[in-house]
Amino acid sequence: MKLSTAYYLNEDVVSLAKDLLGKVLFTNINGQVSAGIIVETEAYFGIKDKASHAYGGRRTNRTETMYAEGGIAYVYLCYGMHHLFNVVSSGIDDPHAVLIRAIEPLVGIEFMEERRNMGHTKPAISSGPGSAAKALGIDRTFNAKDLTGDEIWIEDHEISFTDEQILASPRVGIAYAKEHALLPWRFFVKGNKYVSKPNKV
DNA sequence: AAACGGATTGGCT
DNA sequence: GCCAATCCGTTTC
Repeated sequence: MKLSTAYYLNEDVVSLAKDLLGKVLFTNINGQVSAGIIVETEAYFGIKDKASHAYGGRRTNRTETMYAEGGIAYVYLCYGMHHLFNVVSSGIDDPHAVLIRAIEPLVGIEFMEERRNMGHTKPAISSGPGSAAKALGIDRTFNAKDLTGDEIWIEDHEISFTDEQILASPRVGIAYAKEHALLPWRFFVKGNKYVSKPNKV
């Protein structure tokens, strides 16, 4: 059920991003368990990807997390207010990562509503990387946490999508990455209402 | 030591 | 649709 470290050592981060669709992301925060089906991801292709924080092999205090062996979380603060959650993959010193952009609530929905200050569940509760992380209670303290531990982990519930159900498009918000901005490394489930707004293919 | 700007969101027009 | 919010990692002085 729970994905093991071996799963995250996959060196092909683009395939991994696609494979993570349908997997179930769990958090356990002080006993409050919540989880959602991953319905939107983006691949960040290590040191060769201008959109990646690790582009060109840059190692800083922040990016060091991505250089570790696959199977841990990379969480950072964006725009001073949003925590973005990534899955670190591949081997040590190969800083690949998959950004989780949207989930479909599955377990502990009441906790998600509370964290998002929503009285009822609507798509915006976990649509978009900042919202999905907040719904699951993920913040900067989750950075570098082991994804095979008991605070945050991913399970395979044998939910799978056919190629017709999965769409690929350029990644969002990385225009600065120039020629790499057009690579179709964003994957999402066709027609799923929790997929974030920039829905164009 | 100080300035800059972003893998976004949501509230207002 | 447009634009302000908000803060810390990174770059620059």
